[in-house]
Amino acid sequence: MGVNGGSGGEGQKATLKRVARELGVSPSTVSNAYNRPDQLSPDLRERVFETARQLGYPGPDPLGRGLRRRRAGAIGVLYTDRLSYAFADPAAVPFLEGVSEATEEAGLGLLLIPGAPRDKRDTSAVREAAVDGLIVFCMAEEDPLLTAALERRLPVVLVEQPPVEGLPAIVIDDEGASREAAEHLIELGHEKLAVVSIELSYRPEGGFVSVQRQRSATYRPSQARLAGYESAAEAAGLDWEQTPVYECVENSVEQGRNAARRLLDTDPRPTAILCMSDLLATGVIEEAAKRDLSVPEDLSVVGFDDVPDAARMKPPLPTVSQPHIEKGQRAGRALISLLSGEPAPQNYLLPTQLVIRGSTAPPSS
Amino acid sequence: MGVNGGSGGEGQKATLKRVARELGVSPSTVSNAYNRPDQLSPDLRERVFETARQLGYPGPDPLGRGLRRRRAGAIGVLYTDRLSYAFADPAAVPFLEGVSEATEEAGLGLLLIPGAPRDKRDTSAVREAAVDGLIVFCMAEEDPLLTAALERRLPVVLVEQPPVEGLPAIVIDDEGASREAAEHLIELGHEKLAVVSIELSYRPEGGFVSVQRQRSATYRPSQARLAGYESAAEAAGLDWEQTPVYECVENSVEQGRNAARRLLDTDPRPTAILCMSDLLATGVIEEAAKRDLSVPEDLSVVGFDDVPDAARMKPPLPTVSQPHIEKGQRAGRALISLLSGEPAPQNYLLPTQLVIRGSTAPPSS
DNA sequence: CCTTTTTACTAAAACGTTTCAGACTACAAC
DNA sequence: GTTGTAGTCTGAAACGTTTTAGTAAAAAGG
Repeated sequence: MGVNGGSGGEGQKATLKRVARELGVSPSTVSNAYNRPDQLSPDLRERVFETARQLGYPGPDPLGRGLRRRRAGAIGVLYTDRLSYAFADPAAVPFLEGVSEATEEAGLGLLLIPGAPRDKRDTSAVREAAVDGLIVFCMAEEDPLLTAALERRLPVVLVEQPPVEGLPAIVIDDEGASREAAEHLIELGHEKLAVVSIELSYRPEGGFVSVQRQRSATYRPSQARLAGYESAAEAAGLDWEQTPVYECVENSVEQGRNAARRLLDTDPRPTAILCMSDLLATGVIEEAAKRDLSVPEDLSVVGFDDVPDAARMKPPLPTVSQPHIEKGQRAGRALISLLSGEPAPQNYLLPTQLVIRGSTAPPSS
Repeated sequence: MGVNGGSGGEGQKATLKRVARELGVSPSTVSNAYNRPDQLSPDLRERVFETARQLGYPGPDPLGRGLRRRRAGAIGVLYTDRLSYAFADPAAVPFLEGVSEATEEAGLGLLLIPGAPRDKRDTSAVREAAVDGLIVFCMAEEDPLLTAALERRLPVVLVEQPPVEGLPAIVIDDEGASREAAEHLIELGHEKLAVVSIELSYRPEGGFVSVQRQRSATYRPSQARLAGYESAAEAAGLDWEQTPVYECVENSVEQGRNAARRLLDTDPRPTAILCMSDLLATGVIEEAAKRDLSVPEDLSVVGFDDVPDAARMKPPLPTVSQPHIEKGQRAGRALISLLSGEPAPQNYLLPTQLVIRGSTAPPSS
C-alpha cells in the first residue's frame, strides 16, 4: 500500500471543516482540539482525532493558519549571491549554522531565499517569501534584492551590511581587524604590500582598482577592510596609491590564483599579500608555489575568516579569526526578539583575532 | 528617517483591498495589476503602483496568496538530526548546495525544518511548515519526524532512506561501495578488520554491536554499508562474527577517536579499519598517531564520503567518493517535477568510486 | 448601422483557518 | 429560588488574496 493509500479520503481533500461536518460538530471545536485542548472534553477531542485519522486529515493547513494568525512561522535569510554559493562559502556555512541554532530554539523554520544571478536579478522570491522577518547577510548596498527586502517592512536584521537607520546590525570590526593584519606585516618590515579583495560592489569589475573606487565600495566588509589596510599603511608612511589592490569577482580559490598571477608580475613585486578571505589566500599560495616562491620566506600571505582548513595548511595560514557561528546566533536571536515585539534593536560588534601561527616572515631582500 | 518612516501608512496596515478602495477600483483590478498586467490598461496599472507606493503596500501578502493559490512556493528539507548539525556535516552541506541549485532554478524557497533533539522530539515544525513538498534526507525509519512528514500527504522525495512505496528515492549503492572498500583491504591481505559505524538507529546505543543489531539498523546507509562489508568478508572466508563493529552516537572526529581507543585495545588488534565517514576516519587516524601507529604501515584506514579535506590529509585518506551535490540536485529536481504533476516518480542510483590515493598498505606482521 | 469582437474592469465566491463573543447545560453556593 | 461559575460547544466574522464568470463600453467587421 502506497503512502497515499490511507483509507477515508471520501473523494475530496481533507479539511478541518470536513472533519467537523463528518463528526457533526462545529469547525471551532475541531480547531480547538488542535490548538486549545482545554476548551473541549477529552472524550470529544479523541473523537476528533479519530475522525481526522479516518479522513486522512493531516492537521490544520499551515497557510490557512498562517493567514489567520498573521505569522508564517519562519524567518528568511538573504545571501549575497546565488543561494547555492552560500553552501560553498566556508564563512557562510557556519553563519547559517548559528542562525539555525537560533531558529531551532524558537521552533521557527529557516527559509533560504533564492537570489538568481546578478545580471538578471529577480526580486520576486524575496517579495513572495512567507516569512515573519529577514536576515540580510553581506549584500551590496545597491542590490535590488536588498531594496525589495526593505520594502516588505518586515523586521530585519543586518549582518555585515552598511547601516540602515532603525535596523539592528551585527558586525565584526572589519576595519580594526584588517588594520591589525596590515600592521603585523609592516612591523615585520614589509613595504611592498598588495591586496587581494573580494567584490567591491554589486557589479564587480575585477582587476586593479583605484583608491577612489576602493572608498566607494558598497559591500561593507570590502569597504571597511580596505580602509583598515589603508590606515595602517598611511600610519607607517607607506604610499597607499602605490599599493596594488586587485578585485576578484568571486570568492574562490581560482580567483585568488588569478589575482596572484597579476600581482606577482608587478614591478616591484610585493613581498606580502593581504587577502580578504582564506579561499583567496589559498589561491595566492598555490600560484606562489607554482612559481617556486616559498611562503613565507619569499612571500608572506595573510587571509581572513579562519576557516578550519587554515590551520591545517602547510605552512598554516595566518588569518583573521572571527566567530562565524556566534554571528549567526546573534543575528537569529536579534530577529527573534524583534519578532516578539521587543523594542530596542541591539547592535553587536563581535570580536576578531589575528592568528599568526608563526608563518609570516620578514621580507627576504 | 527610519525604514518604516515611509509616507502614507494611513493608520492601518496596507492591504490590497485598501489600495483598491483608496483608488476607487475593485480589488480584482489591483490584484491584476500585480499578476496579470495584460488585464488592465498600462495607465491604470501605473496608478495602482503609485497608490501602493504612497500607502506603503509591499505587494500581495504571501500567505493570502499562498492560501488562495494553494501553493506555498517553497520546499522543505528534513535532516537526520538537529538542523544545526547539518551545517557541521561535510556531507550534508554539499547536498543542500545541490538542492538549493534546483530550488533556485525553479524560483522556490528552501525551508530548513528544525528537528529538536532526539530525546524530546517535537513534530510540530514539520506539521506546520508552509511547503509544497518535502525532501527527507537520511533519517531513521522509526523517527517520529518521518512519520509526521508522511502524514502530511505532500509530495515527498526520499534520499538515503529505507524505501516507502510510491515515493521516489535517491540513493548511492552503499552496499556495493562498501563491499568494494572491504574487498580492497582483503586483497591487500588484511584478515583482522574492524568497523567504525555511524548511528544504526534512531536511538543509537554506541559501543560494540551484535550482528543481529547490525542487520536491523534503521538508517539506510548504516544498514547497507554493514551489509556490504559483511558480504565481502564472508566471500573471503572471514568470520564476520569475529569482526568488531563499533557504533558511534554521532558523526564527529571526537567519536572516531573514541571508537579507535576501544578498537585498538582489542586482541587481536585490527590491521585495517573501515569507517563510515571521513570524519570518523580522521578521528581514528588521530588516535592511531597518538599511539605511534603509523598509517598505513601499521594500520590501514578507509573512510567514506570523500570530503575535500580527505585529499589534503597526510597521508591522503582512502575513501569512497560520492556525488553529494548531484544527489541534492536530483532530489530537488525530482521533487519539483513531482510538484508540477509529472506522474512517474523516478528513482536514482548515483555512482560511487573507491579512491585509494596510494595510502593503504598490506598488514605489517 | 447592426453585429461581433476586444478591451477594461468588477462582484462575489472561494482558499483553510482562528478567535471573539456568546449560548446552553449543569451544578454548586448563597 | 435566584445567582454564580465552570465547563462545553457554536456562529460568524475575519485574515489577504485570486479567480471565475460576467458586464459595459469601445473598436472592428460587414
